[in-house]
Amino acid sequence: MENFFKILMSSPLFDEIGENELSSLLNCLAAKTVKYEKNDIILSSPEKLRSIRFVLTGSVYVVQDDFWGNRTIIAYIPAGNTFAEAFTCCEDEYLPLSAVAAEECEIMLIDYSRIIKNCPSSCSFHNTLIKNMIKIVASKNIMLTRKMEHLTKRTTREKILSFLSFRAAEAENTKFSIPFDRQGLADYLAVDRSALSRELSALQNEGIIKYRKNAFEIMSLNDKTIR
Amino acid sequence: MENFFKILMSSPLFDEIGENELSSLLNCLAAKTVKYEKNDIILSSPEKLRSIRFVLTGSVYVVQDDFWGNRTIIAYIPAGNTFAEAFTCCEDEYLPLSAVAAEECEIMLIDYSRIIKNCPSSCSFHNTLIKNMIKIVASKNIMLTRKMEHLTKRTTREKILSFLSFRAAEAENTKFSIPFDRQGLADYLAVDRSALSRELSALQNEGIIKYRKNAFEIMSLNDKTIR
DNA sequence: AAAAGTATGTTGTATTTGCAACGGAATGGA
DNA sequence: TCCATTCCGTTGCAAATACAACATACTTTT
Repeated sequence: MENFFKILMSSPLFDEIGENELSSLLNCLAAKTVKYEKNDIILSSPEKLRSIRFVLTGSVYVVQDDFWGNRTIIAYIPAGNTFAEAFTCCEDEYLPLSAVAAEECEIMLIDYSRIIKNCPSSCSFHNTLIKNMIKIVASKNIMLTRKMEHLTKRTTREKILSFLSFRAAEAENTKFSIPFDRQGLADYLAVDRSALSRELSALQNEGIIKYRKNAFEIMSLNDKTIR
Repeated sequence: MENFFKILMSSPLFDEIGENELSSLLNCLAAKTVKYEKNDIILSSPEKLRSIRFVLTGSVYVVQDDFWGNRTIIAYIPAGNTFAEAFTCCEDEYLPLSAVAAEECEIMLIDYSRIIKNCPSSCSFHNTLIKNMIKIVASKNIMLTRKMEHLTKRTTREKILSFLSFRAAEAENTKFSIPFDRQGLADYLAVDRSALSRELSALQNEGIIKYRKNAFEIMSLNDKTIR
């Protein structure tokens, strides 16, 4: 476990928790780790959850497959972050999502009841941990809201520009990369892949954006581009 | 404040908190109430928040207006529920949303720092309150995920059926009502109002649904209707 | 009860989308 | 290096959508 200290310490879940304390805390939480290969299914719906998942190495997609086989990527979870907390916190809810390994990865499971119960040995970090949990769930909430901002745009073009300009703002640079391949981006924006490609080409022809693989650049920001 | 005890007691925020304790707790939280008329703007983006909002009477829409004036309804908040918690929990985030009164309503403001700080007079309910906060934020998270399930459908018809069948499942009845007028539903599903009307008519003509105003009934559930 | 205002339904049309199919480029083994 | 896969861009076309404009129904006010 010690080799993961760095990633654990930098994570929002263990914010304001010292390195010395982390070891005993992890012990108290009875955390386990599991390894997955690329495209392995980590969670599949419907499933009832008792543990939150922490990505130690690699990365994970949270996806939603519907009745007709359309896949939507709900979120991309890089190392150092948690996923499936919301469904763990609301014990009675069933998971309507799946999680798949975006690449080879190691996932740590932390029993939720151990987080929220002030443990008998009264290690004082539970309070901090709980506050961190709130922050994490709240920011995930905000992330979902942001994604909705893209999804509610009426045309593919608007969705693309909404997404790209958000990424640019996040990167504080007109040049940036995205964590999706074309199919992934199409899934994320809930549009057809070929329609996405068509629109990306059009945008490039019109000189609004440039791209090569996953590297993008926004050339001009006019009325239609500003969020 | 006493006249609101019933609605407060039934709310998830004060779950597992007794009526006797509620009074002193509210005192400790320094809650204030504000009144609004229908269509009044309760919160407008961008704004930085320090208090969570609790709907005592009436109801509220959380909406998102974009650059081009398209409005999307993110959520409908009936009395007894809170809103804008996520943006309050993540202090550093600016609110990219607005809230408007769906009808005449009274809103209680609760300072977030008073919720999470164990108060000097050490009233023992903060822990319960904090756990309730997590649950609330987590379930809002799930609600957003559900909404996304509707939004990611490719056609208006699929969006409508996804939404209606979810409502039916929730009501445990093929007959149910919805908390939106037509424009509201269109905003919620991020489609054009006339396209929505057209598709609703078509669905009714095909005998798949029946509706009159906000009262709906799902007649037949075939492949295309099951979620 | 009339008038004004709002909500809902209807329809025509230009645009956009989803879908299917294909070819070429890039990638990853063997 | 060759082969097999996967990824990406392109295009034609049928279908769905947004938009605008108008008609009708329903509410509210006076």
